[in-house]
Amino acid sequence: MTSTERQQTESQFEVDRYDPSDLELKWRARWDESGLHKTRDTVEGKPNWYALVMFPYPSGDLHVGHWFQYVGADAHARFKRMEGFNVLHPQGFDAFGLPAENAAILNNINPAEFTRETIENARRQFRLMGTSYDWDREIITCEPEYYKWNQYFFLKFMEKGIAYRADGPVNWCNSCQTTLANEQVKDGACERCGTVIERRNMTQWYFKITDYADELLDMDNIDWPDRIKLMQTNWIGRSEGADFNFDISEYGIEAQHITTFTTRIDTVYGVTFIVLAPEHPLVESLTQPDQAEAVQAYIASAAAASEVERTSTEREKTGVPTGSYAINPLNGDRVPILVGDYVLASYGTGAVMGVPAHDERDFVFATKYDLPIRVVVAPDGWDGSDLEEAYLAPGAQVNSGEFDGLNSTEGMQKISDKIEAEGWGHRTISYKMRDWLISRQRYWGTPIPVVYCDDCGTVPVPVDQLPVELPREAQFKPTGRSPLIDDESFVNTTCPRCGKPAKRETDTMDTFMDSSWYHLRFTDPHNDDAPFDLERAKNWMPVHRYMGGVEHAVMHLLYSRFFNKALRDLGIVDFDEPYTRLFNQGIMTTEGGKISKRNRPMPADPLVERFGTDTVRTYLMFLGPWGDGGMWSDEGMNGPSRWLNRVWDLANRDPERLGSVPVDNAVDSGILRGGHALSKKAVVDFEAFKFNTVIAGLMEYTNELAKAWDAGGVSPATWSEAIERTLLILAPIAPHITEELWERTGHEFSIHSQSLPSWKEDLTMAETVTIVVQINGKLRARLEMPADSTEDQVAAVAMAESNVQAHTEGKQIRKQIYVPNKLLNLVVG
RNA sequence: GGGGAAGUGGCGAAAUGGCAGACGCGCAUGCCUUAGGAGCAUGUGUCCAAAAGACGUGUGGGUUCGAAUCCCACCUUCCCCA
Repeated sequence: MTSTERQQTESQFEVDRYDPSDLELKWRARWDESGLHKTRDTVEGKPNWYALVMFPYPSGDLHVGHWFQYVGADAHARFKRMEGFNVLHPQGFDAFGLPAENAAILNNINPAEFTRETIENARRQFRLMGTSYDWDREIITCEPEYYKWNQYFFLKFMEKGIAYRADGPVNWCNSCQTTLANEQVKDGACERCGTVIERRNMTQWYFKITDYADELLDMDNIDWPDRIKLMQTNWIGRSEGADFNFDISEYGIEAQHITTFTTRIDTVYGVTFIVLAPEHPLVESLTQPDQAEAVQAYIASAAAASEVERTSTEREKTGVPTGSYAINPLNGDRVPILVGDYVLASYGTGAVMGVPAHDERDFVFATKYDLPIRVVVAPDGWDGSDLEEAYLAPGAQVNSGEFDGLNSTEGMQKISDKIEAEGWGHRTISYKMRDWLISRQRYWGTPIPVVYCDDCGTVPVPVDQLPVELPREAQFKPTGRSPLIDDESFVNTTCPRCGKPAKRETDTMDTFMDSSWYHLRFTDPHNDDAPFDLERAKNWMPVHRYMGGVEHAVMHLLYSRFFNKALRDLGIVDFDEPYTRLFNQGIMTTEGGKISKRNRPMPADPLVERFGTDTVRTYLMFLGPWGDGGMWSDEGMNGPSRWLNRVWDLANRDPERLGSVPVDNAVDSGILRGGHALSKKAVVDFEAFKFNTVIAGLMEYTNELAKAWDAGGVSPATWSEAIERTLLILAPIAPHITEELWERTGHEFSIHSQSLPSWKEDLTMAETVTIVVQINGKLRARLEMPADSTEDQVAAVAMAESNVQAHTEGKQIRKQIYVPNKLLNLVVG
C-alpha cells in the first residue's frame, strides 16, 4: 500500500468512523419494526429449538453479572438460529417474592408499583443488551393472568394428594419473617439474607416431592453437568436401611416402643444405648423425675443451637440420660435412653440406636459418657481387644447370637429377614429430602386458593372462581404473621361448599412455584382457558438448552423436575423431564468477589454509553469460557473496542482496490483456507459456549486479513468472502455492527436471518504445514512441508537438516514416530 | 470430616497425548499528534550481553518415543454436603 492510499484510508476512516451509539439504536428499531425476533411455533424446514435462560428477579438495575448471563445465552440462541433452527428464546420476570417485596418496603412503595417500575427498567436494559427476545411472549409472574394458573395447579395437586397441610417443625427466618423450605436453608441460615434459621412448629402447606424421590434420582436421560446431578443425588440423600423397634412397654405409656432408623442393622447386637433427638415426642414421657431438670435444661440449650452446629463433626457430642431403658428384642439387652442433640428430629425417625463399636459419632459419645463398646463385626484378624476407633467396614459377625460367623453383608440380610418375621421392624428407605414447604407468611406472592369453613373444614376454591386475587392495597409489611390476615375484605368470604361465612387462607405460595412451570407458559403465553395448550407446548418442550446459574441446583432445578413429573401424573404433560440439556454459566467476579446486587453492582449503562453494546458484549464473551465465569477488569474493554474498530475499518474497504496488485496464489489460498478452518471451528466452539475462542479465532483471522491487504496478492472475490465469513461468525456476539456492515457490503437485511458460513473439509487445512522434528522428544527442527506429505518425504527432508544431523551423528535411529502434518520424532541411542 | 471442580507469563487465557503461552490486556521502545483513557509499528516466559543452548504449566513420583493434558501421593484455592 502506498502512503497516498494509506492517507485515503485514514481520511475515509475519519469521516466514517465507527460510532456505535446511533448505529445500535437504528438497528434495534429496525429489528422491532420488521418483527425479526417474532417466533412462530413451526417453520417449514426448520427444526424447533427451545433456548431458555433463567428469568430474572426484577429487584433493581441489571448489572454486568446479568449482562454476562443474558448476553451469553442470547449469543448461543442466535448461533442456533444461524445453524438452521427455529429458535424460541423468550424472556420474562420472576416478579413475586422477597427481593421485590423487601426493596419495595425499603423504598416505602407498594410492591406492585415497585415491580412495575423495575420491570420497565429491566426491559429497557434487556433491549439495550441487544438481546433477541420475542417480547410478545413476555411473562410476568405477579400478574393474575399468570398466577391464576399457580392456583389451578395447586388445586390439581390437592385433588391428587400431592398438596397437603400438616403441622410440624419448620424453618423460620426471623429477618424475612417467614417459613422457608429446606432447600432454601444454606448452612443453617436463610439462603436470601443469611440469618440463622429457627425451628418452629406451624401448620403449613406442603407438596409431596418425596413421593418422587426415586424418580428424581434417575437422571440418565438428561444431559446435565455431572456436578448438578451429583448435588441433586446428595440432596435427595437416599439411604437403604431398616426401622427397628426397641421395647419400652415397661413404662406403661401409650407408646410401646421406640422406632430407630439404621443403615447398619448388621450391628444391632452392638447397641449399648439409644439417643433421642431433643424434639422427639417420647422425650417427655420417658424422662424420669430425677432427670427432669437436667433434660429440661438440655433441651433448652439444644434449641439455641443451629442444626449445622449440632451435627458438626468438630463439635463435642453431648447428651443427658432420661433415666429410662429400652429392651433390644433380639438379645433382651436393656440399654439406657439418652437425649442428644447430634440426633435430628427431621431425619429418619429422630431416634438412633447407639452402636459405638461401628459408628464414629456413637464411639465418641460412648467414650465420653463411659458407655460400653461391644464389637459385633470383627475387623480382619481381630484378637478380641478394645478398638481404638469405630470399625466401619464389613467383617465377620461376632457376639451376634445365631448370626455369628456370617459375613456382615450377609448378616444384614439375615437379620432384616428375622426382624421382619418377628414383627420388630422392617426394611425401609430413608431420604434426606423433605417435602416441599410451600406456604409463606408474606404479602407478595400467589394467594393459596383455600377457604376454611367451620362446618366443611378445608375447602378448595372452585377453579371457575380463580384467580383469588392478591388485594392491591393491603398492608404488606412483614409482622411475622401473614399480612393478608389484616385485610378483612380478603379474609372474610363464604364457604364455596355450604355458603356460610368462612375465612381464606392468608399465606402465599413460595415463588419457586412460579418458576416451576414458566417454561411451559412461554410456549402459549396468552392462553386464557388453560395454563397452556399441550399441543403448542409440545412444539417446544422439553427445553433443548437451559442456561442459568449453578445456585439453583437443588432449588429451582429440583422443583421444576418434580413439578413436571406431577403434571405428567395429572395428565397435563406427557414427557418426563422439563429440561433436556443444562449448561451453567460461571460467575462474574471482581477483586471484591462475586458481582451481585449486594456486592459492587456495576451497572452496564455507563459502559454502553462509552463503548457501545457490541463492545461490552464482545468483552464479556472474550473473558474466558462462559462456563468458567469471568473476572471484571476496567482495563480489558480496550481490546475488544480496538478490534471492533478494526473490523469496521476492514469491512469498509473497497475490495476492488485490491485489483491493482496481481493475485499471489499462496496468499489468496491462505485467506481462503483460513476462512474455511475458522468456519468449522466456530460451530464447535459456539456449541460448547466457548465464545472466547470464537472471538480469538476471528481476531487471528482479521489480523491475517489486515496483513494480506497491506502486502497485496488477495483477489477481491476472496477478500469479500473473507469479510462475509467474519461478519456472519461475529453476528451472534456483536449483532449491531455486523448488521450495519452486512448492509454496507451490499447484502440484504438481515444478517441474523442468514446461515453460518459453510466450509469444505479439504479447504480447512493450509496448503503447507509446519512439521516439528524431535530427537528423543526434544525439538530440533521445524519443516515447512506440503500438507499430507508422507512419512518418507518428511524423514528425508528432516535428515537433511544440519541440526538434525548434529544430534543423530554417530547414533543409531532406533525408532521413528510420525504424526501426519504434525511431528516426526526420532529415537536415537 | 466426606464429595466435586480447579491450579499454565505481571493479568484474562489458549493448547485435552504431539511446536506450551494462540488471542487479548498491561508494559517497553519508536512513529504520529495542539492534545489523548486515540491510532500505527516493533518487542515482551525465565537464565544468558547476544546467539547457541538449557530451564519452564502448584509439589513429588509414575506410564509413554513424547505429558499442561493420563495414573498415584501431597499442597493450595473455590463450590456442595456434614
